Amino acid sequence: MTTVLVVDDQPLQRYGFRILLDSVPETEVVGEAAHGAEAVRKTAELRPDVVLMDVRMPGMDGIEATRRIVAAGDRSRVLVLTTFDLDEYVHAALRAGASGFLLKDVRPEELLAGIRAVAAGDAVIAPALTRRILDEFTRYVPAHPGDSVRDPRLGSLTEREREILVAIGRGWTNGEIATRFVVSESTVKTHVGRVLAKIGARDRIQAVIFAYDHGLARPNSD
Amino acid sequence: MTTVLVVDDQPLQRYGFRILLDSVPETEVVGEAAHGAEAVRKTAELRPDVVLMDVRMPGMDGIEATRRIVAAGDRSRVLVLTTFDLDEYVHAALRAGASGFLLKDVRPEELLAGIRAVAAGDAVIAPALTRRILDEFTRYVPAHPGDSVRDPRLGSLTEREREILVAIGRGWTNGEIATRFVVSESTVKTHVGRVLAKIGARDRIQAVIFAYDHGLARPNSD
DNA sequence: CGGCACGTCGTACCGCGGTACTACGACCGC
DNA sequence: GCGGTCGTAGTACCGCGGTACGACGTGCCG
Repeated sequence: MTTVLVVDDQPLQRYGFRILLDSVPETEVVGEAAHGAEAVRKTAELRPDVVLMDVRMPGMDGIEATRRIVAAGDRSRVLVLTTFDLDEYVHAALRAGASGFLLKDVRPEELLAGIRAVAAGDAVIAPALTRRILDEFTRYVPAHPGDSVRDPRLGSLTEREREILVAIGRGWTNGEIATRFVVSESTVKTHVGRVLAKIGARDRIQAVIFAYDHGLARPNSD
Repeated sequence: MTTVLVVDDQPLQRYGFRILLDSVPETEVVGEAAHGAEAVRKTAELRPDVVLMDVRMPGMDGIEATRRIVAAGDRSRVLVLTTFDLDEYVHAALRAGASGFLLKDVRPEELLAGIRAVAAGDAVIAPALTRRILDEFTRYVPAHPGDSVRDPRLGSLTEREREILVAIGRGWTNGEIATRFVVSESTVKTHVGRVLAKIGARDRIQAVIFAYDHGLARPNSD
């Protein structure tokens, strides 16, 4: 049994969701909220498995409410629903920590499937929006180290040299690398020199950039 | 009517898909392929709306085949299917240009819904995988101007210093920065020193990493 | 066996990078 | 006007990083 909190400023809309969700045995609407502030409060109070969140609401909107609910650290997952598929909403909602984003024209069974998935800790995005998410994904997310599209220069590196390159990418000095790898600094220098030559970098800074460009290092935005 | 090319090295698996897809009026299997090379050839020949692509196959795998099909520029969309949800597969498939990624334990109606969505130009990802995609999405995709959660250290930088930091992130030497900014190298050194102090970096390498971590520099994976 | 790739280590040299300190003009706000 | 910030610039110093050598042991392959 999945408990659901329905958040929407329109009573009729809430009624529709309640009828639908209570008509199947697996879900139960345990509460309703008409705006963001109420959603945050009732989520803390009722601890529903899933919060069905509308975006456009008077006062605190669904995005901000989502942010606060997620920040609160409760186990409630937020599934955002909207009538429009505006980019800003999708982005903002996902960055706010929503577990899903669906359009209100979703078919009932898909909504139920979505709620089920979100309650299970998975995530759902309306197919019409997934397209755009994917486009950005492939644009921005760095190549996985295991990807088959690799720079031939990477293949020319020996195992040890690749380790060295990763270490360089972490910003370690030759001395630090020597300590952690338990070898002499001369050895590290030799390796570094070979790495630079192979990847065509003039100094370790270029090597750091190379490492980021090729997925050997990844940004930590924390 | 959506035309589908089924690609899988196991005849029985292909048979199952054919039975399912031909049992509903909206889809029709127009061909089968047992490996990547055949998939590429038949896609060009049959021009199906959707290519149902298995990942693990002898010879050319589904990822490489996807890459070639997408590169060919035909209107065929590729929906990748796999038994395992290994990270590398998902990443590689999406980067290769796949329009979707589903697990083989998908329920028939979900597969049909997925094919429908992909044929319509949308995209689908199995909920169990969407979670991880989203996590990376929020990690890597830059925030829209407005909802950025930025490091306070960034705000402490002056405009000029931020420019300097970007230049450092590109791997430029002090001399190069001086030339491009048309100032003396001493000036650049002064700026660099201040930047390092403000962001808490011990050398320009740490600054490069900082730049990547905070979106002032971005990986170029080509 | 002989070669080769690889990883290890050393010495010597030089230049860029980073630090410390000082300094000056432009601009802004009190 | 006076203090603060900012961008500019210089000098002096030192150390890390990178290069150019040479060298040795191990393991693998033809």
